[in-house]
Amino acid sequence: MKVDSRRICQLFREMADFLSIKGENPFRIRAYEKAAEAIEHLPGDLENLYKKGELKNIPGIGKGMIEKIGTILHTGTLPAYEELKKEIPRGVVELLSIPEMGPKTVKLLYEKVGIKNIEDLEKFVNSQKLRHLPGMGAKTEENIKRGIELYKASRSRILLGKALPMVKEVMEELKKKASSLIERISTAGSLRRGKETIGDVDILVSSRKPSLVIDSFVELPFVKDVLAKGETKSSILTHQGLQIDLRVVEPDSFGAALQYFTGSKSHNIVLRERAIKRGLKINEYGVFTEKGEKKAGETEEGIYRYLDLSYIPPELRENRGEFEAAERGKLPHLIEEREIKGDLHIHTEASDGSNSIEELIEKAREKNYEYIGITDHSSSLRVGRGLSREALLSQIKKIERINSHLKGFQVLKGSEVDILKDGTLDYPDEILRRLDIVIIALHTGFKQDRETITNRIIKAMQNPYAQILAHPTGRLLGEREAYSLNMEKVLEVAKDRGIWLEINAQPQRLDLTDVWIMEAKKRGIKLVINTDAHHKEGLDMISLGVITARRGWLEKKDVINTLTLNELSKLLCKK
DNA sequence: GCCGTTTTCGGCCCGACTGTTTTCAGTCG
Repeated sequence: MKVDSRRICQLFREMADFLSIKGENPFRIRAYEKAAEAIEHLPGDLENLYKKGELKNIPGIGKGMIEKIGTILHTGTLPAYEELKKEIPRGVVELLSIPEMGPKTVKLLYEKVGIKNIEDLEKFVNSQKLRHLPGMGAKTEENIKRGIELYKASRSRILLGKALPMVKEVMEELKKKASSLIERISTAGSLRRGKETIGDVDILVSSRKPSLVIDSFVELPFVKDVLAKGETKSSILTHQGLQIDLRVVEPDSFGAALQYFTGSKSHNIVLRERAIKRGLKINEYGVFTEKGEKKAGETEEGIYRYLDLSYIPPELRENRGEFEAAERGKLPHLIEEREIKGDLHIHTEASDGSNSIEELIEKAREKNYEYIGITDHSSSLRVGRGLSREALLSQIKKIERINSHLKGFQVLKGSEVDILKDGTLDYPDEILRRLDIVIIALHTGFKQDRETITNRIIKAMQNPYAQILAHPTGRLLGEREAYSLNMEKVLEVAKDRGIWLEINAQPQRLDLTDVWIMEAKKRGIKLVINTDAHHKEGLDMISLGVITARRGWLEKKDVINTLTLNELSKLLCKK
């Protein structure tokens, strides 16, 4: 039986939830969570690794977990899991997702009152009976009530591309209002690590008068609700429903706090364990010896240095090998946005875009690019107003005309060619031959089974003119799952055929994803960061693509569109 | 349940905030 690794991951997470409600040993619970995390970030096929006996090399997966994975692979489930599922109703587990509701409260309410789901909880809270339970009170009741509302309002995470501009504005406002109090300010948390979606936003400030900064913060105009407010810490809700946590520390602890609140959780745990092995303690105020002597804290660099590590950029802090690399001074020199020389996937008004080629050139030149690739949709993609063969040929002529007037900049003739249901391409070879850039992409038939889709893409990649595979997994964050695909096979063919894989910078795509980017790099496959822009402002989304590339450990040399026009032209001639 | 130059047992990251307590438990990040 074929069991998706995502299913195993989910099953382990549910086990952790069940056990926490039962009041089990917290470390055993953590072990399930850790295993789930490890499986989630596993590049490659779990079943393969299992069969080859290589799972034991994965940290967090021990003898017990391997046995359980085996059982799930064979039977589709675990006996212990099935038992717990019968014992604890699904709705009870869901209660854990509500802010303020932890395992202890859920257990209490389920066992003493029989609350089985959110509806039960809502009724119970509204009838003001919760406050009479042991350890509870009117305040707790109010907080849980608000937790339920929060949960309902924010079931989905916000896209990085949406959060970034909002946070920028918030930070500007705060700086304006409390300029005399603030020494340094930075984002932290998953936003700073560049995760594709964000739960809530963390902002860190250093100040000699923390409580005054907090006072200013909660009075800013975008604040709808103050969820918590202390001397050094506050949480608020904006009118758009974004939760922002502000933390204020003394200046000599800014680096330690920034490190601490940037996470990730698993990165920090490893860092802390490393400190303990050296007889040190590390918290959000600094690195301390056993005698309480402070050794570092003002800068993040100082923290890592004191633990004999080179500075680990936030995008790498996911406990995916960054410690081993930092120890040996082998961290990648991550790609930066200013190294991008062009954008090879752009739509114009000829298909479903909204700007002319000339307008796009202007915008690209503002960004100091040397080239852009014009890649409208191909004929069969009706929803994308794909170009007929004639329309594409006339666009080619138009671009040649434009290029003849350009100096130090070139427009590359391209197309985003649909991969048809049978794996052939949407234009014949004699047309593809005339293009500089041939992007191949899937826009239909997402529901085909794994083997069909994989073979279809692989067949398209065999076309001698195919150059770039666009948005390889097809996911749309919050809208559509990635299609079922054997990515390992796709990587093999990409390596073999010299196909470049796209990192699509659209906020809801960010596809390839970080884990597969790492894997592609490991196999020596080149990548290209494209915006897939449909209007000229869309070219600015390149920054999201670069962040994603950094999360995948990419350096300048791994990314095709860091090449100069000259270098790229030479490469295209060879193809 | 995982893990190990203090290895087969006994640890397992750390602190702020809140509310209900009268010294602390629960939640969160």
